[in-house]
Order: sequence, then structure tokens, then C-alpha cells
Amino acid sequence: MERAGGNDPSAGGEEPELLSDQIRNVLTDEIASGALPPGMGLDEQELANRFGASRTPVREALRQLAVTGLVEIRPRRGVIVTQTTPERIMEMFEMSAEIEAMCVRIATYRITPIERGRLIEMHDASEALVQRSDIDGYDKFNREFHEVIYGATHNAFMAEQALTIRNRLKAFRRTQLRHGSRLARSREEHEAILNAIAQGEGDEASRRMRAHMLNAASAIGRYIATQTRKDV
Amino acid sequence: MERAGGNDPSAGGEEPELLSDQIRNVLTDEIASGALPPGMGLDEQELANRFGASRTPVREALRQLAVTGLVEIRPRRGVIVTQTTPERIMEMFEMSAEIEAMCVRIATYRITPIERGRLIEMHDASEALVQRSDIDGYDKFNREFHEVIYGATHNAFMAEQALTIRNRLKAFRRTQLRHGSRLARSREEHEAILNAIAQGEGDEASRRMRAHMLNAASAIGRYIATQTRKDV
DNA sequence: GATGATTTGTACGTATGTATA
DNA sequence: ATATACATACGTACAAATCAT
Repeated sequence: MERAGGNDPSAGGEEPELLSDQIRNVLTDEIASGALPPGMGLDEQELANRFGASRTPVREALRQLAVTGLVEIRPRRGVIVTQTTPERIMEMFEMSAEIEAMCVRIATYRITPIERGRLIEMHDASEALVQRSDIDGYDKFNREFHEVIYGATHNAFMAEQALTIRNRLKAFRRTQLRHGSRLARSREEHEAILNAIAQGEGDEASRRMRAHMLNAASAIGRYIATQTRKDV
Repeated sequence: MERAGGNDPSAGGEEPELLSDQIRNVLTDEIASGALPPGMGLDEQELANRFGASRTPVREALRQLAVTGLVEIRPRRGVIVTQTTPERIMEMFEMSAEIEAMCVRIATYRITPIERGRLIEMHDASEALVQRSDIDGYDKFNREFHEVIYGATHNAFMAEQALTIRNRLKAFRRTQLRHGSRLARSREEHEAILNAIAQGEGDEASRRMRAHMLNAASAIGRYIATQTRKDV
């Protein structure tokens, strides 16, 4: 649906021939994946060496990441990967849940038969993934499932925003599905959402979706609480 | 609640001593106000001269504006103020309405007596503005009114996102209240929202808010349709 | 279609402000 | 407290690509 980097300034569909874009995409992934952990200082010269470029494109990439909130620029004191407090993470999860709930409500009223068919098809196929406990496969399916719903809002702006927030939470959702029965429960929740959509019950679908997202969030809530230090 | 520029990379609360930040803030306002109309090319050297700076901070500012979507960077072919189609504008308005509706629902359940008191106080004071047809004054009040509601969600992330989208629509909402009775109608709608909040009816407040926002949007919908060309 | 002018993209140098001894 | 070290912020220079003729 969109490039990995989330917001892409060189919008449209051209290749990211710009060095700063490439660097930004790589850094985005590395921050989202946790390879660059929160609080880590990002030295311009160091990154420049790493990418075989000069500091200029690195700087531009960092500036853009700062707008997204992935890094924090402390004027003349360097750039660090944004420290996200547990409180803020939970705020982001709540926002994400509400956005998804909003999307599915609107999608319920606007979804086309083709889109609905695609959702059902994907959902059916996901059963095999659950039985195999194919976590990576289910994760991929799950992402697509939600993205199809974004698309079914038939509001491209809304879909972009939803995806951006989702991507921003990627780093914290990493361990989400690793916990036992969460996979099967997730699929059950999807099914309930699909049923509500099929019956045209937007509000019901919305409630189900919110619960679904909050379940996923709380599944890792305690995990985050143990991982993240209050004041660093 | 936040600086005019919307997303501020130099987050926290320091003064924007960075040249690129100052330039970005100015350009943000000029784009939002329409002084720099959609489609206008932005020459780096020209801007540098205008701000009495070099191209470097100008470039950094433009890169950041691109992330927000205010300008579009076409690699090696320059930067233009983003062309926004009427369809996309309406999409943005819909998203904005839904976000506001979401915020007020959550705010209804979490608002403190102090915050509620402040809303009522502001609302009462706004009557005088309506009677005077003080459009600028009402516009200012209106912005604060909505921002207090954002704050009452007690979810800072959500509040930021809501404000960012609101700011992004500023340019198109400019003429919103210039149309006759819209001022009085707006205030009536606020009152209905306040009543729902007072009774703790989140869903009702949410519906009222959505209608309120869509009224405002449709009030200028035709205006936009006449102003914006389909394919430019 | 080729050539020159203009503008962007990248590299690099220097000054300024911050952190540390 | 002063000085030293260091990374950033900005300016300038050059290279490459686009566009205008």
C-alpha cells in the first residue's frame, strides 16, 4: 500500500533515487525494528561513513525522521532515537485502536463486494497459519488484513494516516503474537469483526475492532512495563 | 497547546533557535494561509535570499515540510506547494470530523470538572462574539474550544495528532465562518455538544461533533469546488 | 537534437555552542 | 571556573541533472 518508510516526501511513485530518502528508509526500519534502540545517539559523521555518503544527506534524513517523531533533535547537542515512555506507548496504542475502530466503521458502510470477498478469502486462508503456528506468516496476513480495511474506507487520506500510525507502533508490537494462544484469539476476533461487517453493523464492527486492538495492546502491556525504564 | 508549525522536531519546549526551524515555521504559515498557493514552485536560492540564509537550512526546512505533506519534492526537479485535489480536501475534512468525534467521545468520559468548567466558560463568552459578528475573535475561540477538548482526552499523542490535522486544514477552512449565519449555527452546535458532554453521553457528543464538523466542511464545500480546478 | 543556463544534490570547511576535564 | 574537546549548524563549492533555447 505504501513504502516501508511510512510518509514518503517524494510522493507519487518514483524510485527513491535520493540519497537522503534511502538513508531515511533504512534508519526508519532500523528504529522500528529496534536495531537502533531508544536513547541511542546518532552521530552524523558515523552514519555518513556507514552509508558511504557525506553528512549532508544524513542530516536531511534525520530532520525528516524528527518530524515523524522517530528521533529527537536537541539543537547542537546531537540526535537520539526517541525515548518513548510506557505512558506514551499506551497512548499511541489507544490512538491506534480508535483509528482502526473508526476505519472499520466507515469501511463497513462503503466496502465493495470485491473487497469484502478479499477479506473473507484472506481470513479463511489464515486458519492454516494459526494451525501451523506460523507467526511470521500470520503477522504478514494480519497487516494486509488491516490494510484492506483501510482501503475499504475509500478515503485515501484516512488510509495513509492509519498506516502511518500502525507503522510507528511496529517496534512495540514486535513481540505481540509470540505469546501462546494470542494467534488463535486474534483470528477469532477477526471473525467477529468480519461478521459485523457482513451484516452492515458499523458500530458493532467498530467496537469489536477496538477490543481486538486493545487486546493485542494489553497482551504486551506488561511486557513493555518490564522492558522500559520509567526515567532514562 | 503547540507551536503554529504543527509537528515540531525540536520537541520539548525550547525556543526554535534553529534557522531551519524558523524558516519552516514561516513557510508553514504562508502555505496554510494561502500566501504560497498550491502548485507554486519554491526555489531554494530564492528562499535563501529572502530569509538571508544559505540554501542549507532552507533545504532542511523544505524536507521537513515534505514529510507533513505541505510541499512535494520531485527529485532534481524542484519543490512545489502540494496540489490538493477537491476530492482529497473532502477526504481530509472527513478524517478531521471523525478525529474530532473520536476525541470528544473519549473526552466525555475523562474530562475533569475544571476542564468542563473552562469549556462552559469559554462557550458563554462566545455569545458576545457572535452578537458582534466578531469573526476573527470567534475563530480564535473556536480553535481553543476544540483544543481544550483534545486536552480532555488526556491522551497527549491523540491531542497532537488531532491538532496536526486541524492545522493542515487551516488553509481550506479560512473562509469557513465568513458565510452569514454560520457563526450562530456553530455556537448552537457547540452547545449541543456541551450538553452531551455534561450528561456523560459520549456517543451522542461524538455524533454531534461529527455533524458540527461536517456542517462546517460542507459550508465551504461548494466554495472549494468552484475555486479548485480538477486537473492542474 | 544539441548546447548552454539554471537549479538541484552532495561534499566539505569553518564557526558556534555544548559537554567534559 | 576555565579551558579543552567535540559534534553540530551553517555557509560555500562543486557535480550532476533538468530545462530552455
